[in-house]
Amino acid sequence: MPELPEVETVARRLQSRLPGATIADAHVLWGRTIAYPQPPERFSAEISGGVVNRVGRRAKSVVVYLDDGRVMTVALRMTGALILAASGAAPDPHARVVFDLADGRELRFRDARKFGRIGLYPGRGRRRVADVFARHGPEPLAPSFTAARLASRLRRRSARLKTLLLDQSFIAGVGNIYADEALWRARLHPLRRADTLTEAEVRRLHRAIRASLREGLAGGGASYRDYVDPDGEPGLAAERMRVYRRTGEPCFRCGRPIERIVVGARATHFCPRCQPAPEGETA
DNA sequence: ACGCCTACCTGCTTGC
DNA sequence: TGCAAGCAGGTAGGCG
Repeated sequence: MPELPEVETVARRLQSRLPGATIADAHVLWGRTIAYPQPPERFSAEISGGVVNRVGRRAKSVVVYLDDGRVMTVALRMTGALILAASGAAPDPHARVVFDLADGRELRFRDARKFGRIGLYPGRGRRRVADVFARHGPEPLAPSFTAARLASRLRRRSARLKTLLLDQSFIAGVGNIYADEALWRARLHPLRRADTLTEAEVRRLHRAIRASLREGLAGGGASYRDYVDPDGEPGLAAERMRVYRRTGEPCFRCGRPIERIVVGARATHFCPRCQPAPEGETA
């Protein structure tokens, strides 16, 4: 599932190939993909003629900055993918929005499960793009995301670590895969309460979050089923996971079988020896 | 603030 | 082999 490393990989690859391109037309094949503006025909009309200036990322969204200051956001959610296809490439049954570029290429938004959302916003004024991300927490790979900052945020919360790591208003970009990986690296149980962490544990968690995301990024993202980059290539990071989807397999640190529990309706993988259960928890 | 639920969706996997 | 149930999980919104 696309999380920060996957979305960042997509954004970087698009940044190397999209700036300067003119979006000649857009075909919306599944209307609900368009979050704003409505109706979708208006989106098509407004994006047409736009010229790509830069492609970046915020949280788990690909952000396309146009020359005129407007901004298109693409939230991939579960199965979304942005694919650059040559003109005349075979049609994709899961394409939800197709952007015709003036140079003949196509930028396709493919999304089997239709959870993905695309928006087109002014850079300033009403409905500006900043509002879209106003509720998101800090970017974990930004230099400003320090251990001290994480500590002060954790101190004020009593929720379980796993739940908090998935909360985009707490930290932006971490999803189920990297949450489990970060907690294993930090040797912290997913059910630990945030406000019970010692200073040393917070520092471990801070390093672990960043290391897990960086490793995912170095591998070009983790592909399990749907994730591919704009060239349709899968990433390599899934092969380096320490706990995610390794239920029953030996822990890389101590050899104990990895366990799977459900936290907040999400599959959660951890090592019962390296990540000791908090007081009062029998797991 | 927090946990828990439902809805949104489809396709792959599992079990009978 | 066929078919149905289970599962995957990011996010919004509602309730207590």
